Amino acid sequence: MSQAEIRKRKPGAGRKPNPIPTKAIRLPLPLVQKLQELQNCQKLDALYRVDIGEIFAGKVSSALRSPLFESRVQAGFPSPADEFSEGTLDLNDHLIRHKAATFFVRVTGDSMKNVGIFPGDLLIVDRSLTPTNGKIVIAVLNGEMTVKRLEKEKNRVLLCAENADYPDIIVTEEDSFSTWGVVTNVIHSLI
Amino acid sequence: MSQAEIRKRKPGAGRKPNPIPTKAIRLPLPLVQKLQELQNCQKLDALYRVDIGEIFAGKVSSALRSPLFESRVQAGFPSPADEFSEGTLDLNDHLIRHKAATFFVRVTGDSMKNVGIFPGDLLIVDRSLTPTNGKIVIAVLNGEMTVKRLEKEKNRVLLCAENADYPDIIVTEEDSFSTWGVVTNVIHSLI
DNA sequence: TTCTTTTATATCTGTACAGAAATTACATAC
DNA sequence: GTATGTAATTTCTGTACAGATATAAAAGAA
Repeated sequence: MSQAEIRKRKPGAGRKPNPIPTKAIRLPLPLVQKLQELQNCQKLDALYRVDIGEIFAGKVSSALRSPLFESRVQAGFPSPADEFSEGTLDLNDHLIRHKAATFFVRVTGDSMKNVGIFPGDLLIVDRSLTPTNGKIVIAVLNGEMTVKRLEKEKNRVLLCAENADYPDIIVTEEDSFSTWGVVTNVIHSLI
Repeated sequence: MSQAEIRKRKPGAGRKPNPIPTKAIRLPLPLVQKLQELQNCQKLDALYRVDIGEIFAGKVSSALRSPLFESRVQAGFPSPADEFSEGTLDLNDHLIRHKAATFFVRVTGDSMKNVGIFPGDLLIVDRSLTPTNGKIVIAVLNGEMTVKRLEKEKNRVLLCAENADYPDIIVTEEDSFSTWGVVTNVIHSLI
């Protein structure tokens, strides 16, 4: 065998570069452990690719109750507002069923405007609910976090937008896909 | 100098161990950059003290407001990381500015669906805000309570629906008319 | 004395590097 | 032909380690 043959016999061989490069850094041990747990769940990449906005944790406390008018306000033609039974309502109690499993996400994009989810809205997400067919879920598809309606067909899974301008997404075997929780409420600011 | 003296002349000297040990790990570069930004803001430790991992995993930490980092949240540049570092969100605090002046009402009818107000939604209404032009208000017209957009023209007042199927209402001199407050938020349930 | 500088430790920390993993080409068997 | 195994090649990745940093004792200065 000639020198040249020995030197370059398999051009193009070799491990392919990672799509996302990595870097070794030193971090506090507790944080390292948490990050590694997320890595095990394949949820780490969603951390830095959030197209959805910031994530909050919910603190449930301060029994601040405001009056609730149980009678309904007509958004249609006005009708006699007869019975108003006054009560009080704590928003935390009312909106958060599973305190330990609930988190908040802020929305960007208008792909769900038909169900009343607009950019800037705050979503209340319950992780303890099972993402059944038709539910609005927080999904992580190939590292991208989005809010979509989950459609489970017999052979495939769809992530459907609620806006004609956006196509439905078909989840294939090759995709990395998981759900983070079911959206229970949308808080939309009008100010 | 004797061997023993050379070997141990300053017992107790040496750098003290870190209160929180660290570990070198390899992470995706974009995440590394995000973490380093937080580190520059001295907000990194808040990440794991607040159980941020659980937040990402979808759980809510129960109000871990340590006075330590509340003092650190001093006047800096406002950034999403601020909300991060607290890691908690109280819906009452977040949604109710004037506690004594706020009440809730529930919606029927879909005349306001274009602004994301659907039947069954819960409205948060602040009575202390002045119902200026263009605001969504709770209005009482001839004893009937409705939610509409307020349009003040020079000679007349309109109550406008946000749905093409509904006509605008012109408030005349003969009508008994008052507003009860300005709608600040809509809470829309998806379950 | 008291303060400052030097020296000896002890631990921390960024990163270079050895070995692991991934990928292609080639050889061999059937 | 094609399936399987082996070698070559390239990049990735955990971690060991050299140098940086922090600390306390000892020495020196005032």
